[in-house]
This record gives sequence, C-alpha cells and structure tokens, in this order.
Amino acid sequence: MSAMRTHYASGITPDMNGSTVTVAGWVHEIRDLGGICFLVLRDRSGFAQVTLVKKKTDPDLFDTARRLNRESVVLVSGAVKAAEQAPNGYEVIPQSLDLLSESDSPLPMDVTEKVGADIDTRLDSRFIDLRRRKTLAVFTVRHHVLRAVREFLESEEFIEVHTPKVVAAATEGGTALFPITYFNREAFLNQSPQLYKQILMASGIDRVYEIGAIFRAEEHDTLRHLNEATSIDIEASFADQFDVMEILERLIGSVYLHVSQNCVPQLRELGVDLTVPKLPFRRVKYDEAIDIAHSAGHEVEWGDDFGTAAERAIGSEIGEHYFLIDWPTVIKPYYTNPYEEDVRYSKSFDLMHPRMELASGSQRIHSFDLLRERIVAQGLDPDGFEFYLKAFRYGMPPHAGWGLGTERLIMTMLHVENIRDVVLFPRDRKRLSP
RNA sequence: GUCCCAGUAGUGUAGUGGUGAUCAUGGGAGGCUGUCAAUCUCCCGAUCCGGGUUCGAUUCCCGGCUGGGGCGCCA
Repeated sequence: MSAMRTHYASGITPDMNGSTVTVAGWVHEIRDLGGICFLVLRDRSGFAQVTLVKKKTDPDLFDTARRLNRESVVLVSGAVKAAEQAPNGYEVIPQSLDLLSESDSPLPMDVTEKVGADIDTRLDSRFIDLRRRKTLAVFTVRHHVLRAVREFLESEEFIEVHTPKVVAAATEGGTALFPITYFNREAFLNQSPQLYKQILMASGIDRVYEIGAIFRAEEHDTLRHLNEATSIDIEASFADQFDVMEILERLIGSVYLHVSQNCVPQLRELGVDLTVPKLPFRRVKYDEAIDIAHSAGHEVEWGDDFGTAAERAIGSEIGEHYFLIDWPTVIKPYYTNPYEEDVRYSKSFDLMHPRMELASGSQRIHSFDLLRERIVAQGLDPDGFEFYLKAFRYGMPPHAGWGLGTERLIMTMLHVENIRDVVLFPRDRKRLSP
C-alpha cells in the first residue's frame, strides 16, 4: 500500500474495530442529515462510509466534509468502528480529512448510475465512466482474459513476440489500410501480423503468439467493428489446421474457466452467469452450413461468404461455439492451404459464436512456388511480397495458425452489445479522441 | 460504401403550430442524529445551426452539422 493510503475500502473489516486507517479515493456521495453526515468514499475496490457526528466532530472538519463536491479526491484518516447499520459492517470515524483535488461541478455524467448515459457521452468522459462499477468490472475482466490467454499459451510453449505495426505493404489485399507518411515514403498501419508470424516460422522459433493492435480502414459502423482492434494471433510449425483448432478451443475453455474463478465480483456486478463451454466444439463443414442456411430460408451461393442474417441463422441452429471448416479456397486469403485432393476446398476454419465470428485460421501454404502462384492468382504483385516470400526459400516448415478478436471474445463472454464497451478508448469511423 | 433514424437543462427523458416546455437526476439555500436511490421546503438550469412555409416554428419542409443503428466487408 502506498505511503498515503493504508487500506483499500474492501480491505477493511469490522473486526479491525479500533484500529486507525487511512483511505483515499473519490467522494461518491454525501448525505448530510444535519446532526450526522455520511460521506461515501469510493476507491477501486469498493466503498467506505465515513461517518461524522456533529457533536463529536471538530466543527471545521465537519463543515469541510459536508461541503465537499462530488468526485473530489480526498484522503481520510480515522478509526475503524464496527457498526451494524453501516454498509459493510464498519464505518470510519475521521480524525483528519485532506482535500487533494477538488472536482468541478456539474459533472459531465452521473457516476452513481442513477441516471443513464449514452455511449457517446460516456466515451467523451471515459475517465469518469470508468469510475462506474460496471465499466470498471468490464475492464477488470478484460485484464483477466488477457492474463489467462498468456498463461495458457505459455503452458503450450508459445513465445510472445511483437511484429511491426508500420509496414510497407498490404498483408492480404482486400481490406483497406490506413496510409501514413514514413519519412519520405508511403507506409501503412498493419491490418494483421500474419506475414510476420509466418516469417518467424522460418526462424525455427516454432510457436509464437502476439497480442497487439490491428488496423482496418473500413468505414463500417456497427456494434461489432472497430478501426483499431486487438488481435490474439498464434502461429505453430509442424502443425495443421486441426492442431491449431484444438489449441484454440482449449484456450477458449481455459479463459472462461479462469474468468469464472477469478472474476466473481465482476461477473456479479455485470449480471453475467458464466458457463464454461463444453469441448470439443462442433466442426461444421462449409457445405453443411450452406444447407442450414438454405433450410432457414437464406440465399447463399457456394463460394460466397455468409451474410449477417445467414450467419445468425446458422448460429442459432447450433446454439454454442462451433468451428466452420473447409471453406472454398476462393474466399480465403492467398496463404491458405488448399486440400491436395480437392483444391476447391481449403484447410481453413472460422471459430464462431452464435452471435458472430471470433477467429479465423488455417494451415498455411509453405511451398514457395505454390504461394507465389496464389499471390498472382489473387491479382496481387509478388514483387511487393519479396520480403515475405524470401522466408519460404530457405527451409520453411509446414505451419498453421489463427487470429482471434479480443474484443469479440470479451463481448460474447459478457453479453456486451457494443464493442466500444470493451475498449478503453475505441477508434471507430467517427471517433479519434480521446 | 449504402440505407434508415435521432438531436429538448450537466446527464437521462416527456410533450406541443400559440405552453408557465414535463419528469427524474444534478446544482444552490435552508431544515433534519443512522443515511445507504435519505427526506422535506424554496430556487436554478434546455428546444443543434441556417434557410423556408406561417400572423406565429422547439414542433412542418429543405440544407448543414453532430450522433445512433442496419446492411455490405471483416476480427
């Protein structure tokens, strides 16, 4: 604990009756009843009630307390008193109260959650929004999700790497990139670590993962897209798509388990009853999914991706996490390995939640000649990929991998509607600040 | 990219071709010794911008700006 503070609010218990503590935090509410005044102090852990009885309190201290603005930052030292009627069974009888930072008034939004606020209002004042218990709970869970991912991948002997976010060329064609000026040259913000993690397979590191920002310049405007998102990516050598699918489903199971065990108060705050999904997830072939979509009345041509409506129909038919496997080669990126026996199909998969796609992956092409051929076939210029293709000429093992959307994992886990709710400072088409 | 929708106190909302523009929360003053969505009395605070129709527009029409959402695309 810091020099200023001896305890978090939740670290104080009634059996500490009589001992002196110093708590620090924000003035959540003040209830002045005339002869007695209650100051509710809020910190990251919870609330502490500071009780001032007029007759027994120094007049200056009493007056300072009752005149505090909401959300001012204060430091309160005093004696812990066990009290039945107090919220957590105790209250603090102050000996001193320091006003460390006075809050302006009125506040840009309500912190006590009595009155709602639009997402836009909340994001404009995100630092205040984070003072709300529900918002704090979401980001605490997010931390535990990422921690669980790291622990799991580490236990599977993956090494964490960081690849460049400023790149010279598009990874896969298709999606739009953000152009930037790099000294005198044109450069882009990376849409995916794909090419770099594949290059690392030629290094012999064998199993790598990266948790990092990806950028997409698409002008979409939905509850499940952002222009800057966080991707969890892995790549593994001497593996096929089924090997990495198995890693992925065990990772999902492990993350759910970790969160259900370590985020009990947060889940309660959010009203989420978390059940760990059963393994293994169903493997549904693309062709089967087409049939499901058709029988639900959705038009899907073989070789097309599923529209949102068809995707939801398939999702509600399956009802839980599932893998959508064996996609047509034509709708997957050039680095996706086709089946040798029928090149119309590829060794690819998407991990689906009934609400949306969470991840996609595949076994990759590791033959230089085939890869170059596929790049050309998709209308891309192989010269722009020389730095990448070079890694396939001097001993590249077979490999497979996937990319998982961190935000989508969290929003489906916590039943969050809007992807912006699970990113501290989201970047969408309209928002560039804060 | 495209289509739809919305802009009313700090915040969240109701409603209206002529209003004293609703309610809650908030803020100010006062009362109250056990509050915990404290409570009571009094008070404060708003119709996005520009043009048009009209005797009169916050309301109807057009444009703008800002925001929200669907689809496409994707994670």
